[in-house]
Parts: sequence; C-alpha cells; structure tokens
Amino acid sequence: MKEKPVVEVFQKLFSVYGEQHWWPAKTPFEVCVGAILTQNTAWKNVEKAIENLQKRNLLSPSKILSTPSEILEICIKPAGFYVQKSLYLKTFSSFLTKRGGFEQLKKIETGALRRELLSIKGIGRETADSILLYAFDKPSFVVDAYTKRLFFRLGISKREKEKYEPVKSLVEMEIPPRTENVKVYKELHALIVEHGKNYCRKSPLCQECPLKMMCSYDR
DNA sequence: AACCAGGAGAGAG
DNA sequence: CTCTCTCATGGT
Repeated sequence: MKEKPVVEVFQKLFSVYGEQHWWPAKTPFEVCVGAILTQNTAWKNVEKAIENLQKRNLLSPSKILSTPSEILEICIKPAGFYVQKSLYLKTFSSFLTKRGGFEQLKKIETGALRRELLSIKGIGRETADSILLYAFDKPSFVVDAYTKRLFFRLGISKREKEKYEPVKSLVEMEIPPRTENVKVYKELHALIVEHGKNYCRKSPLCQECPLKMMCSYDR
C-alpha cells in the first residue's frame, strides 16, 4: 500500500495533462452560476446557457433577481432542468445579496460557510464545494462521479459508490485544507474531470489510459 | 435509440 | 439511514 496515493495521482495526472486553468469563468459570480447550471449536465450545454445570460447582461445577482423567471428559463434552457435551476439562481442570488456579497462572506470560516451554502435549496455538496473552492478560494475539495470512479479503480477507495464525505476526507487528510493547498485542490479536481471525460466515461478498463500502470484492474 | 452529462430534492421504507 | 423517482436538454 502506498503512503500517499492521492498525491501520486495528482503528480501523475499533472505530468500528463499539465495545468488546467480552472474554473472557466470570468467572475466569481459566473463560477457560481456555472456550478448550479452544470448539475447533472454536460458543460457544453452550460456554456450556451451562460452565453445567453451574458448577451442580456444578466450575470449579476441584482439582474438575476430583477429578471422574470420566464426570461431566465429561456436563457438557461440548453442546460436542462431550467425551471428549478432558474429558481436556484434566484435563491442563491438572494443569499449573496442579503449577506453583503463575496467580500463579506469570504470572512467566514470554510466549514461554517459550507454549512450555510448547504442550507440553500439547490446547493448540494458538490455545488457547495465548487463554489467554495473556485469562487471563494477556500480550501474545500470537490468530489464528483469521476473522482469516486477513479479512486475506486485505483484501489484508493473500496466501493465505487462511496459516500461523498469519506472521499472528500481521503483527499483532505492527505492534503490538509490550508490556504496554500487551494491551488492543488483546484488543479486536482480539474485534472480528474479532464482525465475522466477522456478515459473513464465508458470503458471500465481504461486500455489506453495514461494511468493504466496505476490502475488496479491492470495488476 | 437508449444512455449519459462536472447533482439535488423529496418521498418511501 | 439507504434506495428510488423526478427534473430536461443535447450529444453519442
């Protein structure tokens, strides 16, 4: 058993794919919008939705709140689930506004802020961590389906459908949630997604996978 | 033409 | 607590 499997995966992925420059967004608020819109949705469709919002200059909390749901729904339609997501955007925008925006919320400790985000309807664990990490620059690692799948195939976690918090802890026990590690968290999650999109989506064996030497199925 | 995507909420058991 | 269902569009 390796002593630091997560770090090894990071180093390997980084050596293969290089820096990823995530999250693809211009502002913190756009990160949050993307995080909500990409729930169970291909990023390609999210890009269309965000572009539609951008065209109408709706990418701010105040504009989201002052725009009728029907208009928002038309804009974000390509991203699917547009009825609930338009509501989620409004709910989150309302939260941001009432709490004084990013500057004020940034002062809150990571764990406390995470709980606040999780209390908002439409913000689950992955969305909350995405917002914490990429919009607030807080050291909170993001776990997704790719992460669970990859870690299981590498033998780092025991079951493929492992729970969220245990997987998150796996990473954060090895790479402590400190400010200096925010960059690593960002890159690692981005690398896992980019790798997963190419090699882990369909085939469980990852024949041509750059990580095949590390994969438990290859031993 | 089923199947899935950078999930989450609500309800049942 | 752990399933299961629903929400919806666009690309393989």
